[in-house]
Amino acid sequence: MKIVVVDDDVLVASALKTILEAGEDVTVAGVGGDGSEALELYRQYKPDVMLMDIRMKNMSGLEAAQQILKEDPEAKILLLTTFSDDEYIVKALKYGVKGYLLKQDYTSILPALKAVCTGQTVFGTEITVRLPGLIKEEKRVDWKEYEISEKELKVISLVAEGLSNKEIAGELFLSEGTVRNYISNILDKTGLRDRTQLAVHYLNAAR
Amino acid sequence: MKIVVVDDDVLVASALKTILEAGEDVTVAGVGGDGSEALELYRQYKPDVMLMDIRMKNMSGLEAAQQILKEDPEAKILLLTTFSDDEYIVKALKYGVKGYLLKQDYTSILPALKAVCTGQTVFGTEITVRLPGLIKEEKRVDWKEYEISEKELKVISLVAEGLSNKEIAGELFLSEGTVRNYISNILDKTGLRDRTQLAVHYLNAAR
DNA sequence: AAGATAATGTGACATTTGTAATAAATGTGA
DNA sequence: TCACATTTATTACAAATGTCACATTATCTT
Repeated sequence: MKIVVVDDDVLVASALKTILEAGEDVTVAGVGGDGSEALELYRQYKPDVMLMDIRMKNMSGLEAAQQILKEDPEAKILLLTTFSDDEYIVKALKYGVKGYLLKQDYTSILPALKAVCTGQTVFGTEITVRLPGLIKEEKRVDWKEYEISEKELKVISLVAEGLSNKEIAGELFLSEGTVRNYISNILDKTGLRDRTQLAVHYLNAAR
Repeated sequence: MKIVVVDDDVLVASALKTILEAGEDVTVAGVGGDGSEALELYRQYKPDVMLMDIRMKNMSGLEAAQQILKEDPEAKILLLTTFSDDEYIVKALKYGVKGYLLKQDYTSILPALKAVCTGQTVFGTEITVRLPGLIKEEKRVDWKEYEISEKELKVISLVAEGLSNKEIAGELFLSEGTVRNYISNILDKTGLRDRTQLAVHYLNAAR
């Protein structure tokens, strides 16, 4: 497993290198000190995982991550931070970062790294606690008057996000035909005429 | 590391057991087949990590997780699923589940397990892709940004009332084809794909 | 296990919608 | 008037949508 470590603080960076290389099957291919170096190192080594501090002078780890992911959406980037800031977490998630850990517990970095390497996403304990607060509340509309099932409601909400039948099918693991049937039923029940009216109705009801 | 595995499907459950025990330092203390068993097994063994299918007859994995976490908020529960449903992910997160994986890639279960064991949270690839969509975000559509004429705006607002092309044509004394052209242009300018997306954007922007 | 019930899927079909190329009508300024 | 842009219309076409009747599959009940 080829790793590149990037940290502002030279001490931390080399400490990380040492810790990581203690793990079997781990090679630290490069060590950098700021965002732009990160970019270069990534291009040069194409590491399996990029371990990067988020707060760095010059170019921040977040920006560097954004850059790298733009060049290579498959890049696996694990961000390290000393404190957990919602703003950062959200951005990092949107960019497609594969993990977000607190620097505190060094022992948990290695397992996290391996999990990330298999394509999974890992969040540190403190980060996880914050996650639920960041989640959108599902818009609940009272369709009680009609008898709308949970699944139908789900379909409606996806229609109201502008998804096509095919996309909804993919999202819910149904066939496109089934989605059409669902919508047809819903329209029948609600007396609406097409998906656009459904979306409008749904969004207007959610106020 | 002491694990309890719970899966509806006996074959899968034993397969998991085998896979896990191949890992060093892993003991599968118990194997169960549904939610209520999960609860008992957890009480009995207090495993380091609980690996549980989400879709099971009788009591679902999600419910079981909720129960267990109510009794022991420190419980580390890793849910397995064959499909990823936003609804479930959100709920699982709120309950405090420590991970959410797809059954597909068995090889990645072990690393995930270890990461969870250190207190981190792990999401499978497919799940991660869905996460950003679940995050709260500010909606902003700036119609000024595109050069939308008065007439076009009128068309948009009618679309957002759920009118068909024919109806809009009648309303604005245009031919149906012209309305279609209008909408086609608008979609082109805005980068949207169809009238439903247009309606959704319009309504969301009006907040 | 058998039957009922619900959920999901299929295929055929008509309709609506979106795209594109092109043209007629309209207005506007030099 | 001419040239030019704008608005509106027409046509043909491809794609998505909605409806319906009917299989197929799961799930629950008994």
